[in-house]
Amino acid sequence: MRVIFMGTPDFAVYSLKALITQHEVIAVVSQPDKPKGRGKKVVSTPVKEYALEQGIPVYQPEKARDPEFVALLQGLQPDVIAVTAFGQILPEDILNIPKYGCINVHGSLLPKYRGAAPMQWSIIDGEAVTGITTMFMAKGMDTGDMLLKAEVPIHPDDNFASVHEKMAEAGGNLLLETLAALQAGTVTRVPQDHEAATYAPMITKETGHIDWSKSAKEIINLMRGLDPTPGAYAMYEGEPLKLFKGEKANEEYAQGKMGEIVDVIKKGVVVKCGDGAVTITELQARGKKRMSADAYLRGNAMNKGVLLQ
RNA sequence: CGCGGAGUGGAGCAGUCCGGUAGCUCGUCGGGCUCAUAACCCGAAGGUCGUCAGUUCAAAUCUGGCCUCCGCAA
Repeated sequence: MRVIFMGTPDFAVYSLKALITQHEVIAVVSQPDKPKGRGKKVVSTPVKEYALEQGIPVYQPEKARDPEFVALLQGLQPDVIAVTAFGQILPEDILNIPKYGCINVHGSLLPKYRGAAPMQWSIIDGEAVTGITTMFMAKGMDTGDMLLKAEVPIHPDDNFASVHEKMAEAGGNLLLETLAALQAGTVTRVPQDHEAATYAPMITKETGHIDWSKSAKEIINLMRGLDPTPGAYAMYEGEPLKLFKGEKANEEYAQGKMGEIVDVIKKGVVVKCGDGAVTITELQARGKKRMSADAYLRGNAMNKGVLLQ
């Protein structure tokens, strides 16, 4: 099929890679280049990079609803527009262009976790299974009729990075299946149960701020869901300290305030929380590299009684 | 020119301001003690101090350039 692909981050590259194996990708649309990182260098989006490598024309409209851009897409006469993590709301004008419609690859089993950060929140909530849903795009946020789903398990030792990778790949595969089924006319559109919808809002810095009154499990899940970016953190002596991995402490540590370092052992730093304590085993201090707590403690002292906030 | 931190034996750090042949905690290897051990004791190996150039009798330490890594902010 003649496909226009819209996507921006790494996650979307997998979809594009899959597409070009079986379809004619006539254009790629990605977010505009923006100054990023240290030194404010202007960086292309991963999708743009890859598309250019493949010799596919790339468009980067500031606003997708710009009439000129809409007209441009119309002129390309796509059979379908595939959208994976594009980052902009598409106007109805665009949704109506392709013969087969606009297909979105979403990182959750809809109607759960609609929104910007479904994978992170699935992990943070301690879900054992997540998945990809393909759907026809509709006006609302992730509210369109569903086509296919693929489940992806979340293992206890998964973090955002590992889930992200599994999901990105699953997303590419499911997109291909969806397009094939669409072309063959073998799919039925399934409306979402809007009553059952839940939302996965954008992750902010504050999302990662650990609330030590929560249970060890909840705190560990937060660390997993935000590993490696942006990372869960707590303030330690006025400085942010990112915490990436931990495990529930064996002992109860009945005494101590929430967030207090109740013990420093070889394995890591034991912090009192809502139900016992969490042993932090991997962390990163400001300006330092990420490392095991064991290594960090070798050259940096952390004392009992200090409060993490 | 966005702000800032850092590159020192395998790991994490000190030493740099006040130049003078490298130290701590741990790991590794060998030996000892022990019922045993991630514990303890004794010993050993292992470093062009990111890189290039400069100043100097002498540079990890001072000066300049370059490379790499990281935090913040976007």
